[in-house]
Amino acid sequence: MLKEETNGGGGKGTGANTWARVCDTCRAAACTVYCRADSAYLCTACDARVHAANRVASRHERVWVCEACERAPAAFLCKADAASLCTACDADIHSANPLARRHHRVPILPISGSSHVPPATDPVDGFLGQDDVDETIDEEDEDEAASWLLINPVKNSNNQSNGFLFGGEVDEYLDLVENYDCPDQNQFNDQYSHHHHHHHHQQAQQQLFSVPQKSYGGDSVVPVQCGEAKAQLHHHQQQDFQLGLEFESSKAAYSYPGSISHSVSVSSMDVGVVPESSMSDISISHSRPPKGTIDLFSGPPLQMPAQLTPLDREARVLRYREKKKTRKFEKTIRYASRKAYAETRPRIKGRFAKRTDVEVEVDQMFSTTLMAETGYGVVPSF
DNA sequence: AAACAGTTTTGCACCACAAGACTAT
DNA sequence: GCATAGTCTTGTGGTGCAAAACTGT
Repeated sequence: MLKEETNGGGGKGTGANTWARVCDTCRAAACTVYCRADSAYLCTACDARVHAANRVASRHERVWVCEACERAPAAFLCKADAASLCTACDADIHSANPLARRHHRVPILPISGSSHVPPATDPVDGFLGQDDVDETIDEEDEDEAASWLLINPVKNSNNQSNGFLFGGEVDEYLDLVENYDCPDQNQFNDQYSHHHHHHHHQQAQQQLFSVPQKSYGGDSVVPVQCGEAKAQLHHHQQQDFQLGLEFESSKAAYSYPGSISHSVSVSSMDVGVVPESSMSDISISHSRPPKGTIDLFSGPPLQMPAQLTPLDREARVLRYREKKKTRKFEKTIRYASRKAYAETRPRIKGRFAKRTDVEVEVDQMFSTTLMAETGYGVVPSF
């Protein structure tokens, strides 16, 4: 499936692959294997040389580098595609459609000894070289990830400290935007996340794909984790979850790049909303930040090691990329009552207009009638 | 290939006011 | 510390407009 579907673009694979991770040893050739013992990515030549140096080295377990992103150790071998894929790419590629989901994949086995047989698919001329398997992993992505995360990516080799000028904030950034959707939905988010339409005929289409699956009732917009994924949440991730939510609810909906402040125009019943009373429940152990601030970086600064191992860097890049892929751009309604009120308010050319005395009187009459009928005051709860 | 005009897309400010947050007493 | 009153701040959506992007000549 990969080869067929990735034909035609001609972007990455043609010519030199400038975005693949380079060999940690020679810094020239694209890496092809990852040595766990050395925590190093090596090209074929260096791998052969390094691991033929002595008996101990020759027993190092190595795995192929993911043929999709060429930046992470492969974790699965897809028999249908004859491709070695890292966890992220495997999830991405094989969640694309039902057919892909049926591909038989097996955990990848280490490369034995020094016998060096190239992967079944040539990374350059193979499926990656033909088009974007993963549209979100492009050169820009790599540059961005590298500029944030890599201590000395090749492109920035002159400025080795560049990657970690911001210390712990890097990691905070990585965790700011968390996705809580089922992986199967990602394909749709990916497809439409960068189209910020705010015209009605487009909204309908967008809603088809990007409105979160609602397994919740009432107003809550807080997306519910897929059961399995939720169960696998570690404590650290749960902290990220809280951070992300606070960030989104307090800021991101409006200032986030690509925010579609106009793209969702559906009734309160159609769009999820955060119940006002629940906002304080999101971060249980998080004291309220001072007015007008975002309490993201308060508290003790996170410790960031001055030097990260290649594995750590890889993990961070992967986390960053995963989160970037799964960012959500739907507008989050924090106050359903305000939304409902806004929808009923009179407008002049789209702008809110002052209500006339007559309208106010009608409203008062309505509420008075309602009180008389029900026998008690009605607190609007939309 | 460059320049230009016309068309389409995108991003954002604007508005009023209820509700919540905050401050003073 | 608690209660109350007053003030300030926030969030909400449809429209119009300007700028950017795109298309055709």
